Amino acid sequence: MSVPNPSPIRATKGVETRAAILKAALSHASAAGFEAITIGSLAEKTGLSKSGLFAHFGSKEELQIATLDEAIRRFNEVTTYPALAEPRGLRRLNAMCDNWLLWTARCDLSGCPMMTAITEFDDKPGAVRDALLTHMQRMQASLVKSIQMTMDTGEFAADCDPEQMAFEFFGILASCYRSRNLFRDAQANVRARKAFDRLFASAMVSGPASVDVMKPVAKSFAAPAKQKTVARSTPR
Amino acid sequence: MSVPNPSPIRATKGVETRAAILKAALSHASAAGFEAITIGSLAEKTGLSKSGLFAHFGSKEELQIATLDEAIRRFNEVTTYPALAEPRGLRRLNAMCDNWLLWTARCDLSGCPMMTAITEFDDKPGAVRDALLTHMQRMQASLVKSIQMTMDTGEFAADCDPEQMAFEFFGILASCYRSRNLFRDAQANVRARKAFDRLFASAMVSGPASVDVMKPVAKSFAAPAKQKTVARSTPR
DNA sequence: GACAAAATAGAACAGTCGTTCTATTATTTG
DNA sequence: CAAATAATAGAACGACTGTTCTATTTTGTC
Repeated sequence: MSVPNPSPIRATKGVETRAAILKAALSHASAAGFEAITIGSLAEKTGLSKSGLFAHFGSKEELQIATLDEAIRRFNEVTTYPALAEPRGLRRLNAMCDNWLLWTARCDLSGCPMMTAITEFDDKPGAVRDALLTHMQRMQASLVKSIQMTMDTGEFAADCDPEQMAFEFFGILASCYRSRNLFRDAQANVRARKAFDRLFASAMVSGPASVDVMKPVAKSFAAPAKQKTVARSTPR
Repeated sequence: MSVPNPSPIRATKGVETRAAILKAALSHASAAGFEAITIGSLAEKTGLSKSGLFAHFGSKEELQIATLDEAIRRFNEVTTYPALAEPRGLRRLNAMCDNWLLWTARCDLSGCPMMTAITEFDDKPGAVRDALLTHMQRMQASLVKSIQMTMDTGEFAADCDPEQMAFEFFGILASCYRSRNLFRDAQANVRARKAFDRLFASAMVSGPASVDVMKPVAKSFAAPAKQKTVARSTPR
């Protein structure tokens, strides 16, 4: 959108339309699910013919997997990679939280496609489930690693259970999506941020008034009154 | 199954087959989702004709709502109502946790139909979403009430935020389902129980060694080694 | 600009979808 | 037992599904 790509280096047409298809597919999947992706409606939305669109993927299953891959790619683009710019430890972990809470809005998605995919395919054997499982295991491992790094910096106690923390981390996000999308609760992100803070506080070296140490961390979602989704200016 | 219903009081046939349909529909919905409920396959599974089955509901949407209602009914049957037998406060709250973690197994469901419904309909306006929203708001309110009762008994601190706790409560369950169904993690329930304990511990009147107070609570999911889904004998 | 390759369109396919008819059986009620 | 009612079956519907063909057009390369 902001980057014009006129002609100097032009990716062999097919790649472009494929990207356009995947963008529409992801948008649709995030709202209605991956099973709701239909070749007919997607062809109409992109201005292609059914067979023309179909030829790009060879099967609906491949299209679903490609859409899932695209979701992960965009997720990393706006969530994981920016967080890596922060120093290891609690600051990076908090960046992950904040980015994660904003990622669907930043990508113009109405729901989290990964969450949707999980409930759609967790009990449906096949190539899509396999791809999803791989992605989610990788994501989980990356999260566990970030938590371990926070233990290494001494910000989290040495007897922490990173797997358990990752378990609860994911739960907070899942609950946030429910509050947001089903309950239409504008404070969902604030609730989630509070939960993250509580989770992290309990992981810190135990001592008197250890909770207060966390206070300055929750900066992005501090205002419960006014409704703001993306407060920060777009980073470059 | 265990209750033979031969003939003395026989509910007008239609009610019986309707129940059989809903049982099959719920089983299918819990595994593949509510949109995957198809009248043709459901007719085949119940031995009815398509039109014969259809006549019971009048539309697919009505069938989906009826299935959702049935899910809530069974959930309350095995989760909410048994918990009400426990005295108000932390004991009842813990019973809710334990029952909730076991309810799909007790009802022979492969996933939690409510979770599925949430991701399927949270962004799809219509009668199903309306019904779902009502059910979930009711469920949320009931949970908040249980938490407030635990504050009333003095087991939780007076400055607790019941809504926030309910938020995190739901997240723990969502994460549990993911670990169970996607990751096939046999320890999912143990993880969830630990998370509940941590959540409740942090809500207790703060003081030294307040965490140890919780220890005896987690009784049902204490053994991480051996895999057991339903350890208790069936209550009558 | 010619040629090869890639991208797209159009038509047709066998299936399935939810739904609406009209009959025909079961069941309950009098 | 008879009459009334409820429950079910069967066929057909238009619309849509994913997929496979065979053209035709567009694109990149020499």
